[in-house]
Amino acid sequence: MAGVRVDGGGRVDRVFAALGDPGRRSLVEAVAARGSATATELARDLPVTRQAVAKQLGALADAGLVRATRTGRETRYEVTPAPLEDALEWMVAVGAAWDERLAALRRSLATKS
Amino acid sequence: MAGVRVDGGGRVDRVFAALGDPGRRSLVEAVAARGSATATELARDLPVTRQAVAKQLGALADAGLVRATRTGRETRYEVTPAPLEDALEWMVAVGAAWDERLAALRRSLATKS
DNA sequence: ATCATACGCAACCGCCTAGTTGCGTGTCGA
DNA sequence: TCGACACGCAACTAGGCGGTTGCGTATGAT
Repeated sequence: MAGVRVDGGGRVDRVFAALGDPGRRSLVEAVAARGSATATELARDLPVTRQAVAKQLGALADAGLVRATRTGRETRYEVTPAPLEDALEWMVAVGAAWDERLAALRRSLATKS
Repeated sequence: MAGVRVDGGGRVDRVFAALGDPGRRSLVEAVAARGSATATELARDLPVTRQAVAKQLGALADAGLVRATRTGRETRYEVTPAPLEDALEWMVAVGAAWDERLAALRRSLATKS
């Protein structure tokens, strides 16, 4: 039976770690809702500093979840949901493994009964 | 247009926070692979203490990702992947919002050009 | 009865990190 | 040219968290 390990410690870690923080998750939501946004723009509606938002956006960019594009004196961020697929695969794999185990258990019970 | 907010700060936060730690993620993998496992059992193959594993399993249980069942002197944990669906929905929603924005942008460009 | 096993609880430590403040720099508009 | 805006970088702080150690307790085996 194949193991559950899908990525073995690659990019999925960074994605989940980035999404682990509620603030960063809501940031992703905000950017996704606006299509694109800047740090100061987002900080206006948040109870935190611009620098805080910028740092979080930097973390999200490191995880590949957002993309920064500087034009003139402002840097706009937009969502790049591609890395989410890796996370999705991981979850699906775990669920599948669980289902498989469950099916095996059912088979075992059916045989023994 | 509907916002991106799917859960508004409910259980999804806990799920992502729980899955944010690589150690906990590999724990979920290990439990899923074995079908069920105890803390000491898992700690045997890991470079950490039993208490560490137990604490992590507790966190996972709080997030609803595993379920503890004590029988006799041992408490076995099994994966309950139901909360994963919420996380899945969140990701899908974000991706959808992004796509929607992209489509709107394309429409806008098509209209203006 | 006695010993070993498996667990839970609590205190403690070290690290990481989110957030703030302060400052310097480049860019747009008047 | 000069002020305002947007940003980046660096130093600092406070809190959270993963991990360990130590201990008490209940269960199973001999």
